[in-house]
Formats: sequence, structure tokens, C-alpha cells
Amino acid sequence: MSRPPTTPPTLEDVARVAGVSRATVSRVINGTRNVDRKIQEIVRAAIDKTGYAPNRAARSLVTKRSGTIALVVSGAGDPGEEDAFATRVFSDPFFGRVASGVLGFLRTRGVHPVLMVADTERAREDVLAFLRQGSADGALLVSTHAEDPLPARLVEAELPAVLFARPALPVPISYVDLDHRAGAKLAADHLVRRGCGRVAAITGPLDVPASQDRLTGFRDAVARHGIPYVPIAEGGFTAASGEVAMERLLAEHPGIDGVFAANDLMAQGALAVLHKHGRRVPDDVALIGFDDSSPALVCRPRLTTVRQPVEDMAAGMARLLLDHVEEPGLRPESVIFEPALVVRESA
Amino acid sequence: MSRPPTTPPTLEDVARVAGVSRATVSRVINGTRNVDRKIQEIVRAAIDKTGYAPNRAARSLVTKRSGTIALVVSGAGDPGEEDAFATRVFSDPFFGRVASGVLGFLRTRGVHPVLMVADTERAREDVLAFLRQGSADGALLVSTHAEDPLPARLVEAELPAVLFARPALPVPISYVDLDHRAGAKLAADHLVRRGCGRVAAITGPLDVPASQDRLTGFRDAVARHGIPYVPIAEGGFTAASGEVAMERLLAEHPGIDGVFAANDLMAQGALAVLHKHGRRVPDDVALIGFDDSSPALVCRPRLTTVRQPVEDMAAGMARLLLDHVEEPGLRPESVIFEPALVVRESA
DNA sequence: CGAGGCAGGGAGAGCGCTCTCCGCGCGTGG
DNA sequence: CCACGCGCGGAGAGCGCTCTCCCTGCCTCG
Repeated sequence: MSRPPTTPPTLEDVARVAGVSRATVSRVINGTRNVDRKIQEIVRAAIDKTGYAPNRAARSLVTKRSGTIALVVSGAGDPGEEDAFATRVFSDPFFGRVASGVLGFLRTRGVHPVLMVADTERAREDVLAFLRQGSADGALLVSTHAEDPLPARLVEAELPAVLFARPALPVPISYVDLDHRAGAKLAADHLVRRGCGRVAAITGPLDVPASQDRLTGFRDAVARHGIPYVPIAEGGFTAASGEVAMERLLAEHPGIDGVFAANDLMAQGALAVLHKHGRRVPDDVALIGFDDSSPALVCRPRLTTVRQPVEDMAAGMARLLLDHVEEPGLRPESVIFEPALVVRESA
Repeated sequence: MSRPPTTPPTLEDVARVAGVSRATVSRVINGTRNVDRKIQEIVRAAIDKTGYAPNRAARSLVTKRSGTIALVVSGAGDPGEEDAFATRVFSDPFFGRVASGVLGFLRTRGVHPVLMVADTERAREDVLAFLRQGSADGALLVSTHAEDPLPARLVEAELPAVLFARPALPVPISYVDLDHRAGAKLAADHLVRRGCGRVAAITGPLDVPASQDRLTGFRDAVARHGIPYVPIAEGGFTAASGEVAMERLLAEHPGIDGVFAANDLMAQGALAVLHKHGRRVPDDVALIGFDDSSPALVCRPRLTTVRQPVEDMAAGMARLLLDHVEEPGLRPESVIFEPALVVRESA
């Protein structure tokens, strides 16, 4: 009820009210060392009474920990439009799942994520500066393009960082990833088991390791079933690019009876094109996506897809980062997750 | 090139290298007061040489500004699933646009957003504590449900905050919003002009002001064209809820020839149901969405929709907040944006 | 019964910055 | 020629915490 009229209460104030020293109040709050039960209660009462909340800046200053980490999305912004890159990636349900997984884990540890976009050199500098000035204890990096220089820069600056997905350039840094090859194999086997004999693939950008792995995994699995050749069309992980790719595939290989798209958004685009050309899904052409993100459920027919445990992966990434923050010497580590096939109507 | 072996350089170090006092270096960095040109250059050289980056915690401690704000998404999490709420909202392209707009503005001011979810009482307390302990200078609140107690709590605690959308409960707080009624009128006029005479609406949750406004705006405009009655079905702003609503509408009013959905996601769901029932869009039933978010472009036919300038609104919200942070006494203010009709194929 | 150990509380030194106050030196007006 | 003003740099006091060190008092063991 007592409204603080001017400045918020400090440790000192609480200590005075409780009749103890600052150190004791600090010990009660942080749970360091033993404090007498009785006194603990008195202190807690004083905290409630004063409405005390520890000042984070002051704490950070001495502990050299900020209790926040940077959640960085990096990629190449189109030179023209300003926010286009940010809008695209934040609107991608895949990123939404990453963010959700990260938050879900961090909140259990009292750590907060600062959202940053690194789409220009200037922005990358900002991220680095942010970390160097101790505003964040480490970085979680979701990179969308292959030549991203940020991982190397982070390693060089000896800043704790963990990536979502293996970096395209070889950099000694921790990351979480999916067994993309296994996921692609799941899709291939399902398609073949269904009776598809003329399968094609819509890939992601082929300079990204995940795209490569999904493609080679698909090719290998399909080859093992005696299908030596797989037509492909490269997309950019967006619905629009999926449409373009499907159009091309259909034009060049009209006999296709199965399509593996490297993510759900592209599968969604492919589906629209398939409909437009009068191909029934899954009867004429079976279609499998990747990710199991929300569009998979909105499509008609709903998408059979390879599920990535994105939230778990994101949580794992956050956990890895906090480990590195706590123990700076830790060696880079990678954690690989297993995909699963979710069978719906499209294949 | 000189790698700092132990601790990062401080102001003191820079001052020593430059041969001046700490105060002078501080003045150069912050551009407060006049400093001799010559000395400025010497100081800057020293900063470069040492690789100095000002410690944010130390600065915050004395300025009482953190240079970060909280970007809060509040809503009611389903008691069962943990991250379900976070995943849903972060996967919503609408929120992606909000985040993008906020970031785009904040980066011009050197302020960073901390992402927070307030889906439980505990989480709300965390947000309040975060602000009270000075970790963030204010809050940007995107609320997804009507009974959100957070706005009132923020006002009560005298913490700077700005909402995206007018609060359902009357609270003296700043917000940005869209002229929803005008947007709905745009949709209504277009439908009628097309020749639709039996129009229906799929609304958002009717305890949310935006949903109410879109509905009444639509009803009023349509009434002005001599259509006295509009069947409605309430949805929850998700694609799945749009499907359910459309099913019901079709069952109860088979003669419908025009539908206004209160957002694109629900329109997308409605479209799938319309297809399923063999209704051609737009020939048999014209369909208009709201928002102009990415799903509008993925649908076939692509959605005619009411565009919200979400990024601009988000940027405006951020600007408003920084104003309030800089001038604590400022009175609540609201900024209303104008919608626009984007005509595509669905109507 | 005395010495040593240990549980538990207090004092005080910073963490790295900003900002007020002070002082120096120069220019100017009476 | 002196007093005053002004431009500009330095000294030093904190901001609100944590944490090391010390001190007190009680318990235990020889």
C-alpha cells in the first residue's frame, strides 16, 4: 500500500526496516550461506513491506552477469526494403516455434532473451557490441544464409554462442541440429511404400547444409529402392518459391507421382500449383513436407510431413548456451535430434 | 589486435591511454558538453586501440535507464500445455509483423526489446518485477484476450507502457489502433458493390474490442445498403476456428454469397471449407479477409483483404513508449491508423 | 573446564560508470 | 590593470548491489 513517492526501495532500506545489515538481506534474497530462520522471516516481511525489487544493473555490475541473452536472427536483408527480412523471418511459423522453445526454457532459469536482427554489417556490429558491453551473456543464433560471418566473429571474440543448425562454414562452435538425412529417408521410404516411382524434390537453398542433407538423404534412400534419378527444383523456403519450383517440376517432368518438399511452406505452395494443374493429392501426386509447422494443418489435404522437434531443439540450444555461460572454458558441443514422420492426407 | 587477456577495458583504461581523465572520455563518448577537437581525436584513438565498449550495467546504474524495453505478449495459456500459447502467438504472422515493426523503430534509437510472454499470473508478476527492477524502461503490450489484467497493473505501478489495440477494460493508458469500423466498411462496400446480397461474417472473439468494431462496422455499412440482417459465427482468430465457423454458417445459411472474415487466418480456414463444399470462390461466394498477412497470398484464390499497416502501427507504438519513458508525466495518448482494401481474387 | 571450531551476522571495499562541482587560464570590459 | 565570465578539463562522490574478511557467541571435545 505504501506508494514509493520518489525512488524505489534499495537493499539498504530493507535492511533498515528489518533491523539487519545489507549483507544479510542479500543473503536471504540470493539464498547464499545459512541465515537464521527467524531472521529470514523478518527480512522477507521487510521486503514485502517495502515492495523491494533488486536492481538488476547494480547486481550485474558486480556479478558480471546480465541474466539476459541475445536471440539473434541473422540473414541477408534485401538492400531495398528495410524491414522485409525481419518481417519474413518473424512471420515464419518455424521461427515462432524456435522463439517459443527458447522462451519456455529460459523462463525456468530466470533468463530473458533480447530479440535482435543481424541483416546488415551494421547490425552485426551492434550484436557484437551488445555482447561485449555485457548487456547479454551470450547469443543464440538462428542463421538463414550460408555465408553468415557472425558465428566466426562470435568465436573469435570468445563470446558464448550456440547456433540453431550446423554452420555452413566450419567454425568451432556449439549447435543443435536435426538428423536431416534421417528425416528425408522417412519421407522417401513413405513415398516408395505408397507406390510412388517417379519422385521429385523441392529443395531449400542448396548452400545451406540442412537443404543439402535433406536432398542427399532423400536421394540416397530413394536410390536404395532402385530409383536412380530424382528431378529437383531449388526453392527458398517460402511458399512463393515452392510454387515456382512446382511449376518447373511439372513442366519438365509431367509424370511425377510423388514430391518431397524441404519445408511445409514450400509444400503449401506446391499444393496450390498441383491443384491448379488439376492433379489430385495424394491420388495423382503424393506430397510430403518438412517441419510440421502450422501451415501443414491448414492445407487441404493436410500435409504429411517430417516433424522436427523444434521447441525441444530450441530449448536444448538455450540450455547449451547457459552451460557455456556458466563454464566459459567449455568445448563446442553439438546435439542432434531425431525427426519423425507425421502421416496425414497428402501422402 | 591486442587481445584482452582477462578483463575488458574500462573507462579508466582508456583515460590512461589517452592521458586524460575518466570524465573527459565519458564526455567524448556521450557527446555531452564541449570537448576540444584535438582531445576528442586522441580519446577516440585510445578507444579504438583498447577496444573499449562501455559497460551497460554501470551506465544504467547511474542513469537509471536500461536502454531496453519489454515486448510482452499476454494472453491466457491453456492450463494443460506449457508452450502452446507462446507457439501459437509467435507463429502468427500478425505478431511477426508487430515484432518486425517494433524492432525496425527501436534499432534507430539504440533500444533493445526483451521478449516476454505473460500467460499466467506468475508470468505477469515476472513482467512487473522485470520492469520494477529497472531491467526495462517500459513495456509494449500485445494483448490477445479481453480480461487481461496487465494494462491496469502497469498503470497502477506507474510504469511506462503502450498497448497494441485499445484495452477491453477502460484503463488510462496509451495505445495504437486501427480504425476497425472503417476497415469493415471497406469490406462491406466491396462485397455489396460486387453484387453480394446475402453476406455473413466470421468474427473474432467478441469480447475483444477489435472484433466488436469489425463486426459493428460491417453490419452498419451493410445496413446502409439495405441489408438488415447479417448471420455471424464467432471464431478465435485461428484457421481451425475459421473452418468451424464457415461450416456452421453454411449449414444454417446455405444461400450465402459473401463472407467477411475478421482475419486472414480464419478466411483461410473458411476457404478450405468452401472448397470442400464445392462452392467456387469468388463466383459462388466472395470472401474477404482482414490484416493482409502472408496467408492471404498463399491461399488460392488469393485473398482480397483489409490491410492493416501493422509495421507502422508497431513502430508508432514503440515511438509512443519512448516518449513516455523520456517524459514520465506524459498523458495517455492514442494513435489510430487507417486501413486500406487490397483487392485480389477472392472477392 | 578451557580451547578450538563453526555457524551466522556485520563492515566495508569495490564493480564501471555519470555528473556535479571546482579550478585553471584566457579574453574582455570598466 | 584588475575583476569577472566563460570554456574546458579534473577530482571525487556516489548509483545499488555482492562478496570477502572479520568478529562474536555457542557448542563440542579432550
